[in-house]
Amino acid sequence: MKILLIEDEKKLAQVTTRFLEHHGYEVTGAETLADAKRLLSETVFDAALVDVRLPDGDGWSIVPQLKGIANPPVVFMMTSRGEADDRVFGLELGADDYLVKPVVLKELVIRLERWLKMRTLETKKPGLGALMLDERARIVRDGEADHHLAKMEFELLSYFLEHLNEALSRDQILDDVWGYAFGGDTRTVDTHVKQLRDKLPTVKSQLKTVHRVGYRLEAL
Amino acid sequence: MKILLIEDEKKLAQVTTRFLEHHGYEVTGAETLADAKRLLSETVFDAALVDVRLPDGDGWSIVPQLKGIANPPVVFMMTSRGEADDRVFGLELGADDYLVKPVVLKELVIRLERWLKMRTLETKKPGLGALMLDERARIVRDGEADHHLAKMEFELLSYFLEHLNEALSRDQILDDVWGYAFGGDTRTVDTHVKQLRDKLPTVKSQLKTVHRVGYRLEAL
DNA sequence: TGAACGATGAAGATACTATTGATCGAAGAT
DNA sequence: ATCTTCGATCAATAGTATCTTCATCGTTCA
Repeated sequence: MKILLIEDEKKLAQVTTRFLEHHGYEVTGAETLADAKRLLSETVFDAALVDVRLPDGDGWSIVPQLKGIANPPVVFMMTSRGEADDRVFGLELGADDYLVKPVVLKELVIRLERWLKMRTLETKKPGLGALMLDERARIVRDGEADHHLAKMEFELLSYFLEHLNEALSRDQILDDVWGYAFGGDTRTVDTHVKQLRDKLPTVKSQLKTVHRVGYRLEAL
Repeated sequence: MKILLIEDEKKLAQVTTRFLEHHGYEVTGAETLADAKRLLSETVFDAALVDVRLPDGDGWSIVPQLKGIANPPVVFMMTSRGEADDRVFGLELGADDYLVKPVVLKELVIRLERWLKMRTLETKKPGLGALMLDERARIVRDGEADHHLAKMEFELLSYFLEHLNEALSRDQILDDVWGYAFGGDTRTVDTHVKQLRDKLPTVKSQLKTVHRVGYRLEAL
């Protein structure tokens, strides 16, 4: 687990680093925002500990960048400003937790471990790799081949992908894809499902019917 | 989302309750540990907010019980004792987060929302040891192997898991699983029980017949 | 021991789904 | 304006999976 520690007080940074390393983490230190940004462009971190007060700016300002990464690290803010509004602000900005200095290292590690555990759980969300959707052109690429999908086919497939691994009832599908007002037959769904299965090999193999329930698109 | 608020200061409890309800939560209040324990045996909560100082004992003491539940709620400790050791102690005991009074309600809600989101991600698979049942996907895994269950089989098993360790009569099962309107034979339950036992080793060993009463699924 | 109860397996009834082709209407081409 | 093409929907039928019942045999309890 790689951790980015953004902290300019050398003494504190050193103690923290040593403690975390003792717990099996690999810690990289940055003393300024500029340092941190450089490191972020080079390395993928699992977590970032950010001091709010830094020589070249405000710790807040780096949070959006951290959380904008494809697989964002766990972000903890650390500050001596313990005021309520600061905490709310930090959390709303996207920080995962907010520790008031003096930071108790043991507490830091406990909280960190939990968030990292959560993160690995979340991160393992699989996708349907072979399928790529182009919303604008309504074109789907399955593996090598491009396929043209009609409007409803495309929206149906989109819907299944949004609800990967969920068993979806025909009624639910009609409501969400066709719209609440649609008064038609539930068989309509069947027919469109068949279209998708016929056009896309990946759908053929991964879209299962759940008897007496509906359909489920399974991740690979 | 159901929240159990264990707090004896009436004024504080009231304000907190109102705030949470305004955010769409269903809040049940308890003023003592005894109250809380009674409520826990009746209802399944998604989260518990526990004050440490309570009239009839220490808030810590209820945490193991909370976390011992099959599908444990998110547990937040709240206390005016903000000392470092207390926080570490609370977290190590199993509390998910630890708020120091005065609690900022907005912060509470932000943190709560995150933990509840995490919980629902994790919770997809309630289970009995080797038995994992994913309600959303309608998939059952026993040990290594995935098993295909028909609709009624799945719902029956689901029902047994919700009523772990309870002896359930055939009539009760028919009413709750098949529905009030079902007019068929009680032996139908027998047959479905057999199916489950045949398909799932864990069920075979844990689903006991209670002579002259019905069936009971026993926890491992 | 016998009367009540539960387990089991097979088969019929039922409910659900896949598949095909027809119809209708909209968008675009001529 | 008319024709052509394509997509959406529906209806009919064939094909499956599931549910339920029933008859029989084994087991438990009084």
